[in-house]
Amino acid sequence: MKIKEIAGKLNISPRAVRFYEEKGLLSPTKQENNQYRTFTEKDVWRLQTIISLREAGMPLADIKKALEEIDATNHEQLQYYLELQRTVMMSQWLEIKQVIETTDHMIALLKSKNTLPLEDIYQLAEASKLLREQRKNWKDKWNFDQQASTHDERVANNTGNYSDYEQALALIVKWVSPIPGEKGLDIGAGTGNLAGKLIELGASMSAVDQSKEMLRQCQRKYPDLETKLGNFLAIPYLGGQFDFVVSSFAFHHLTTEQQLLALEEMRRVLKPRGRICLADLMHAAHDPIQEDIEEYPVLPTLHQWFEDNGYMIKHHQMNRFLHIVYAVPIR
DNA sequence: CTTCTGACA
DNA sequence: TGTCAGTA
Repeated sequence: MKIKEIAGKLNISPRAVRFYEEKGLLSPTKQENNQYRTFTEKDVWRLQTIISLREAGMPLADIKKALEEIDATNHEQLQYYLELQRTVMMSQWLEIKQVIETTDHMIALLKSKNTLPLEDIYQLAEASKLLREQRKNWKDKWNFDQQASTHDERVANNTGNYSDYEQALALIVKWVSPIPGEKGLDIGAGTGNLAGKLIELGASMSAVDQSKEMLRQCQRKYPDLETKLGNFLAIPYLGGQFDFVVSSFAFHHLTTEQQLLALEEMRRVLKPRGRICLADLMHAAHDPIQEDIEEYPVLPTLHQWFEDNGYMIKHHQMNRFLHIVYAVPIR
């Protein structure tokens, strides 16, 4: 078929089709005599996926890569691209949600006070701007992709930051004690050691990590584990799905503001009575000097958040920095 | 009338 | 990507 036909079929302009070809996403054959392009059924399918990915917001350059993976029947890579795209959309969704909430707040303010105090407007705008920037500034500072293959080895050494690692995981499992069939989420799952233990108890686990290499290891070790690319600030799930959220040795990578955002995110994906269990390096109390040396989360700050949001806390300190916090909704 | 390439918005 | 021009 010729360009007008295929363009009409897919509801795009012939110009767009030529443009995609120019960018190397498509390579229809041309007739010898007049240079007219000829499109096959495969080209239709290819164009369709280009359009779909594009509508999902993927840049043409990335679509090109994804298409190359498909050509090489490299499904694993393709899945990676799709999941990457998914996290992008999820972040966008969160931002939109944020704006909606801000607007709602303003509406509520307007209703109750009948005026919109200028300060409140400014404050709300600033807050939402801040949130947006924090999400945007997320990056993989720690090159976990490179570390993935050696991670377990390092953890097994049971020294430094990972001392008492196994004991900490065991305590999380004990406190969470999932009922078989319960849905759990492990954020910053790494190579899945914690999620794996919970699976063994019959929980249906999902693992989120920002490193696709880590997730690859997860999948290999625990085939039943569902893995998704994502991070604390943009958990790649719709809300209200999980009975519990756990995380070990990951939370301390966040700044204080991000930690509070992350807690909000956890609560978002939890069912109404969902519980949270964190094991991480923290400061037991506010201490400006210590906090300068080790930029770990500050326990009282987390406590405060949990209290403010109606959680009951169970807490255990394993060593100088390692703390386990278990939070259950009071009602 | 259709398509093509190239230029420009 | 849309649009316009000048062709084959």
